[in-house]
Amino acid sequence: MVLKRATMRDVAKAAGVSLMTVSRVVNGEPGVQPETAARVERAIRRLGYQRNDAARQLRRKGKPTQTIGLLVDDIANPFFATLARAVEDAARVHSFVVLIGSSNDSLEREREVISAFSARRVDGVILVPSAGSHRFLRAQQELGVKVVCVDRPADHLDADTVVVDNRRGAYQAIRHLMQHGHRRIGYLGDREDIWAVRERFAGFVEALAEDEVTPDQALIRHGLRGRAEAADATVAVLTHPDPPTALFTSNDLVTMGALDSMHGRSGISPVALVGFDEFALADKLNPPVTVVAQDPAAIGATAAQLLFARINGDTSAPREVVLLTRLIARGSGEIAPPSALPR
Amino acid sequence: MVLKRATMRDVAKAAGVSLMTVSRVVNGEPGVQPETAARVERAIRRLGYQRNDAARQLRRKGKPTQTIGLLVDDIANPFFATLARAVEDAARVHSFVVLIGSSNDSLEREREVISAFSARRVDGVILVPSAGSHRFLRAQQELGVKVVCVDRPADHLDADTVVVDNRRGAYQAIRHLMQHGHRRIGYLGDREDIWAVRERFAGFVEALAEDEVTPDQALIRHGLRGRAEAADATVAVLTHPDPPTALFTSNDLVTMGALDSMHGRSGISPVALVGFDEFALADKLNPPVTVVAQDPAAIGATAAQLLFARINGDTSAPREVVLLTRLIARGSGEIAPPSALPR
DNA sequence: TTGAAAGCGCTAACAG
DNA sequence: CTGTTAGCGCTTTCAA
Repeated sequence: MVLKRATMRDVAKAAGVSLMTVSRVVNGEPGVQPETAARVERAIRRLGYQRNDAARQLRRKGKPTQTIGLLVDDIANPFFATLARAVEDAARVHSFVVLIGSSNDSLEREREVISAFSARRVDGVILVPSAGSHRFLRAQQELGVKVVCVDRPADHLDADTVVVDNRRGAYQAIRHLMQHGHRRIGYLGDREDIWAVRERFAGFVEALAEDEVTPDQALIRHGLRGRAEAADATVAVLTHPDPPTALFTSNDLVTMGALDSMHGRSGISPVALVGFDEFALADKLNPPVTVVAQDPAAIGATAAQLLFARINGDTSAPREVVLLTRLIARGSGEIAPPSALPR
Repeated sequence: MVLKRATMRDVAKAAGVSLMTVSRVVNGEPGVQPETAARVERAIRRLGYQRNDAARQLRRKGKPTQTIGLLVDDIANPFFATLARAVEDAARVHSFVVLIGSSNDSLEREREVISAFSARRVDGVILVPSAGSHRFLRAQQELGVKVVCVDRPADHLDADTVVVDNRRGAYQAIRHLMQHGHRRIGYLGDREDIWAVRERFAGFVEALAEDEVTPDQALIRHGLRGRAEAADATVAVLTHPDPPTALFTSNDLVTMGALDSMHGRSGISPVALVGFDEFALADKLNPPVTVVAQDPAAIGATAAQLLFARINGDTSAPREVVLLTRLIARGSGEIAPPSALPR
């Protein structure tokens, strides 16, 4: 059986006061006699009254709805899940709630979700922008919706952005491999239309170029979505007539796919490996996996900090915050090539 | 610069029609001359109009807000993240959005989040109930908010519930170890006030009892929160004068903690291990980890299905859906005890 | 310290 | 097919 929700009117009647008095009590405003307030409180409890924020919001124009949206690539991905948790924690501190959405890296889905968020009048959005123009978000910004991008900048949009030093991280990973004697290094990466992926590839190329190594196209695979594709690509690269002595994988999923293919599959001999992104149990594998780690919680917390500053009236120029990555040497990246001697 | 949001009034004026015509066009209702509709559409586009769902909701009483809440223990936990993704996907199909919250297994925090959800008039809530009475949710149910519990049932609440066969899963894990010759089996588990944890422990005891083995209290550790605590407890149990030949860990975090302690720490010799919960790369460890796997995506999808059925008017008696677990033998659970011969 | 009146943006119900 | 009226539950403003 569904009861009617009590309104302020109902509470007012029950407490024998006016609607306004109830409003004041509900919102903790001063200027209500303690005695009256107590009576109202009692009525509220008795009727199970709860403020209708939709109605409230309607009248208090310009005031925040205390709701933000978080739009990530895929909330099931531990990286984004950790980021989400950090955002949620920050939101709680400000008494905000968080609407969540996964875009699957599809601009169309992203627009749909943003639209659904906007219809609910979110005060701000933290998003992982998909590839493609985000000009459509300008309209939201002009309506006062604050936007913060994470993981990658949005094309055609002026907004606060939190990213990591992807290029430098990849560069360091490759230099690390080269210091251990590698020259033939394979690259396994996600879709090139993702900015962070491009940056990582650029770092890869840059590091090789520093020792005048030209990357061999046969050892480079772009556009890998998910573990299975990455595993297949790894096999293809490693069974090349002149195989690489080391691999660089451009994100956690690709790294895991590479591990899948090297693990137990006969005919594939393990090579040195450095992966971008930290993942659980990387230290427990055999060999333990050397990674370039980002800190998703720090990224989320930073993004939330920027967002709430904006919501609270910060109108300074958009900022780009670049967080550092950290190379964690664990073993897989320190394997020497079969012939470590210069020829 | 922040523009004023256009209202239906503004659109009506711009298109030279009445407000009602705009409303009809916005909501795709029939009975508007195509020509008129086109004029309105143009005005909408030109003014960047977007419906205010708060106002809409206010007027359309009894109709859904198309928002549901998802309250999990910790969204950063891959198990819940995967579950969340399944819920989100189902929500999208129904054109709903999802508010998210983490309770950290605290009833107080849970109440706060539920209250925040309720103020925003969610149509339903999927929650992982913390320990403690959930009688307070009755009020929400009476107001028409549909509630579905996942992972464990809520105390003092009649609601749809989706759980797995925790007891049977644990029972099978222990019988599996016993079939491989183990009699002294250690138990490492999370807080006992969590229903699923109690069930798993019950399965542990039951399996031992079947061969008249009385669990040794010295090998049992309850209340482990997180990896670090689990690792410490593992060390304590394994350094017992008469150590166990096998361990059962009652969830993924505890399993990882146990692995931490057995990995490389000198003085600790690895023993057989079966863990509850699947985790990434369990198959790549040395030895690969035998687990009792649940399917978080299936749990989330099932919960969402139940919830949307309720939202769409299903008023049948509350259901409890029990999903099956699956023992995945990978190696760590098939290690024989040092002396495999019966004495 | 309390209350009455107006109206936020929208839709239900009815009228033309 | 289109428009008018009333009012959802709340806060703002002003008056008592």
